[in-house]
Amino acid sequence: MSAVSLFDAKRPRYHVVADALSRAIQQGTYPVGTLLPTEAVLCARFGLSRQTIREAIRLLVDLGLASRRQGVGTRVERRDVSQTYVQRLEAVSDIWQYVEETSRKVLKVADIPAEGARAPLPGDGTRKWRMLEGLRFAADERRPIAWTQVCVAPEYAAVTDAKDRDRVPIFSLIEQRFGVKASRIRQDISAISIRSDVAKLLRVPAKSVGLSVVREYVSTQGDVFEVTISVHPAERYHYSMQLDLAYASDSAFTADRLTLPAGLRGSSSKK
Amino acid sequence: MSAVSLFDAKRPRYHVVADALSRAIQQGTYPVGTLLPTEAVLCARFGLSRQTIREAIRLLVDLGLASRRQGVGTRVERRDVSQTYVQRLEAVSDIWQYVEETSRKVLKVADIPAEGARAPLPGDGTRKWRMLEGLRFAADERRPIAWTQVCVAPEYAAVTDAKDRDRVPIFSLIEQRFGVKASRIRQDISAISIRSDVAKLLRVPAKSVGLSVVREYVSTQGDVFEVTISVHPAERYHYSMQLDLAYASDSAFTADRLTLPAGLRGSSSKK
DNA sequence: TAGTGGTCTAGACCACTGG
DNA sequence: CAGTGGTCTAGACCACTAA
Repeated sequence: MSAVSLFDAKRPRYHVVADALSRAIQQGTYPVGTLLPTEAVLCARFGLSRQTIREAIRLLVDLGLASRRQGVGTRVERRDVSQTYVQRLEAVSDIWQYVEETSRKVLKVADIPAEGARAPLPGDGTRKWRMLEGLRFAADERRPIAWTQVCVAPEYAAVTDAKDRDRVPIFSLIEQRFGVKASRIRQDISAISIRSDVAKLLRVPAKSVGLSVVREYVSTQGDVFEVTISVHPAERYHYSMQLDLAYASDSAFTADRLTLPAGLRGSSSKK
Repeated sequence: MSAVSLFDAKRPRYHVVADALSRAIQQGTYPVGTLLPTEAVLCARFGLSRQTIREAIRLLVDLGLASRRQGVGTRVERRDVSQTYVQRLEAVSDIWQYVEETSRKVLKVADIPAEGARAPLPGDGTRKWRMLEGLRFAADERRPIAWTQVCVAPEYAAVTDAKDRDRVPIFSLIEQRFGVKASRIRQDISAISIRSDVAKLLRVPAKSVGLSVVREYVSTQGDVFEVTISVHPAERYHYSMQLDLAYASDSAFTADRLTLPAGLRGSSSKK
């Protein structure tokens, strides 16, 4: 009877439909695991064309609330939209940019047992990791911005002989050469007092304040195949990141399809 | 002509179109920053209806290759599909958990001009931000894990009078009360030497090493409405995070070009 | 104002799933 | 087999942007 009055002029109709459906899901009208009414039914119920209904359902799918299966129907997947902040790190742009804007100088190469490193490495004493120790310089600066230690699992130690070892991130060399991809990167940041030998290389007073970043690269199989430690003088490095709200919740389906602000910058900032 | 032979029976036509367009972008036919041909032109060129063309462009947009703007056109955003590492922070679980497992004690409340704070605040001297200074304790520890300063934009200063001010993150109070949501959180982490007055409160020696975390909460409108500073004693706090490799959205489409593992996204259903 | 993308309709046929 | 979602057409009008 009042099918017309459901829609105001402002909001697209598929927004209104998606809104109604997601609210119904939220209220338990359509429990998780059940099927939503078919597109045909929804067309009739809302008095809209099929494409409009499909567009509404597409929103739900994009939000993770539902999934579609041809021949079956539209299944309710979750009851709530989880608000999630995401930090995006674009492999090609950000990581590489960092590497390209800086230069690395390797000072020492060694094979060390798992216990001998600065950061805990997986494996027992019989497993020797290839370790590269060195400094990283900003493009235009004389003083190093970081002291680094890179540890590579024995299976992939060979990549450290590559010509472009200093220009390309090690983990991407491993991917090229062995097809092992980092499906996860764990990162731990802490403040430290810089040890005297490292301080000397960084040209800062011993025991001065530094930022330590430890990264573990985890393969698709779940193995840690590379661990890196960086120590930055406090005044030469900030770690900054940006977290974007991934999903807007119920009534605001104006979710940012168009705003793709390129994610974070792991930037070095000079004083 | 060959318009017909372009499409085989198997693949949807919009896949074929998206493929052709993304290849053209990749090859530099449409450089980044320029506009793709209009939908009408593409309809004519491929001999397809507008919706089919739009569906193809939607794939490009979902992949981050292009963006659409009403009244302007479809802009090329990048040349390659990039693999992206994402850090997910679930608002409900992670942030709240942190707050629930710790307790806050406010020591000082004041209204300060933008210049008076520890971190740069938006606005001029006439804009006074509500500032709360205090300590945060782990549930079972006597010694504080952080000294914190929370600055709230004048419009929302009232939330700092709330009863549950110490149990709930301020930014979520602002959302509840004013409907202003943090659509973005900028975070800057650095190592510092702890100032003596703060050190005293944290019960560490003056000038000892600390980790400073500055967060800016940005509203949907792009305004910074809350800024927080935390100073942690180095030995009592690490910042750790996990970045997961994310795959581009439509696996059916990307699989053709990029040989990604199939069937990553969507339902977990089986045959 | 002209031209863009955004929304919407009312049809159609196909591919897939389940009984 | 009947019914589902997937693809596709040929129109239409609207909202926005730039000249």
